[in-house]
Amino acid sequence: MTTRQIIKQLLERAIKKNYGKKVKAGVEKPQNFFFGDYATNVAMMLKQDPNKIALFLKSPLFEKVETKRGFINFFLSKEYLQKKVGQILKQGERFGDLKIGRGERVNVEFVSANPTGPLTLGNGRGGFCGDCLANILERSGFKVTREYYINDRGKQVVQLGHSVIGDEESVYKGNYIEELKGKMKGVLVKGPILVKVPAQKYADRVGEKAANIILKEMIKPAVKKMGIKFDTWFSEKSLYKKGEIKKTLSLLRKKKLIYEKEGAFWFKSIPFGDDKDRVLIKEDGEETYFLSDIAYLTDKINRGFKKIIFFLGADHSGYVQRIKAIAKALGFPVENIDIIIMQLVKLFEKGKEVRMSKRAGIYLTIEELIDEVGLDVARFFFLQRSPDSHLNFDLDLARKQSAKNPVYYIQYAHARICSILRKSPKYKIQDKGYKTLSHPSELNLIRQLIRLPEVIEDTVKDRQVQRIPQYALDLATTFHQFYRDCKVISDNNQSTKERLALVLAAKIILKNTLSLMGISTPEKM
RNA sequence: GCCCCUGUAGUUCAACGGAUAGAACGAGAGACUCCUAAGCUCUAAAUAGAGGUUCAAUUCCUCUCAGGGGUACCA
Repeated sequence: MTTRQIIKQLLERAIKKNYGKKVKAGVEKPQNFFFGDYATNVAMMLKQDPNKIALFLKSPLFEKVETKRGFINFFLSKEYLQKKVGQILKQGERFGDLKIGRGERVNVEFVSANPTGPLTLGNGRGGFCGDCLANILERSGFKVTREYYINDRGKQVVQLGHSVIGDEESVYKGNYIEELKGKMKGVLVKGPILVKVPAQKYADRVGEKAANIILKEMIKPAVKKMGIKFDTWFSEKSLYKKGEIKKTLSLLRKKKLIYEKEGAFWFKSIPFGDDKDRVLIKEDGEETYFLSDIAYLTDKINRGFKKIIFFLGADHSGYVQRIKAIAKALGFPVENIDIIIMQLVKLFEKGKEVRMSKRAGIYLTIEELIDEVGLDVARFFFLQRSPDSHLNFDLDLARKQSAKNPVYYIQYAHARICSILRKSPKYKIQDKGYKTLSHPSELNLIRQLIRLPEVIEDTVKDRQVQRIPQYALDLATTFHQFYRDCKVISDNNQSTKERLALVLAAKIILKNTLSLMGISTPEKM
């Protein structure tokens, strides 16, 4: 249990016992250390005298409990903090793990870029955030599947085909199209007749082939470079091959959710909260992506996921209502669907906006960015920002500032620890004692260390991943201050021993935090 | 038109309805006889505007202004 949870429990029990009221007490870390390690506003909420409530809260956990302006402020005792060092060492990389997921299966879908071109900065943003959230969920006791949905059929594939053929219906531009032309020369030379398909199917066929190449040779390597491992690459086309589309149609018919109008088949999505009904099969007989989406969500549900999370770009914000409408129609609890909209990344060059477009062939790929600034910097850069922020990205600036990226500040703390450990005499690390750890900077460091599980807990609840880099920065600052104030290796045997234990604990937490973000932990810098 | 998101130091971003609005970069100043100076310490600098709800508003509501996205028998 986290320290915060323990305090919460103490508080809630005391209130129930003395006031006969069941409350959910809010316990938070105050912005200013002056107000203690944790604080609650519960007295104000209950309109009770905080001093009176404070009297009920006697525990060896606290050095003191104060009240100020209606708040109750908790100051953790030295003994409690010292004890925590041993606990961190004992739990090692499991420290910070929570059990709130209870083994529940979660599907996290992210990136899912169309296989019509390279992954862009926007895909990178969603990719890093999705991956980080997946890490966090895993450490919170969920069983996570990372999934990439490949839209490998439909209109954009045909358009890709035209682009590779280079006819007048060509849409996509860019170097990669030229490369594809080279790679597919064999197919292109033969033309529609020799490939033995009707002319109108030819672009489709070329597009499918091109999409495969893009997926295999551009997207998958880029994803690998991003440090992401998907458990499932789910093909839209496979829904057709497996007959899932037909099944979905008959299911919807059975539920009387389909009607015909103007030669097309429509899904009645308005009753489920959508703005308008949606077309499933167009007048020309072509199935829409929306039909696939229904089959796809059905498939996810059938695979046994209890929670389904999507990371989508803001250009897909219109999807939210539709996905929820599908879930409702399928009888899946909407509250277990979580759609995180990432606002778009705007590219700036020399202070001027460059409008990115795969169609126009203007874009910056995520691979190019990683090549320029490195993976750790790229990950940290995107993870720091709230999904809601409209991100302005200036490559020149990023390049210039990458050497000063705060991620190095954090990694530097880790490298410093490793350096100390390399120089340190060998002690057997004990998991008890630590009575000499009492310098304010030592205790502050412990205070910071034990926050990790709380940060993870908050992030699981609201999916605001930017909390993690923020915490990592705070942690590194606290460590650097400790480093300034407390020399670890000294003539004092006992102090050296205990400080080494503390440093080791800090290393564990730093590493756990950085690995949540998928950022490396160098031993030397 | 309707729907979603945003507006916070010079810049890029933080802040479950809470206390003195935090960082980083940039600007200015300082400290090393000592485990890595990619570090430490200090200074200046911000909630777009107007109302409202609340004991308490950057946060919630309404309006204004300024941006981004969506609103297809495209994906």
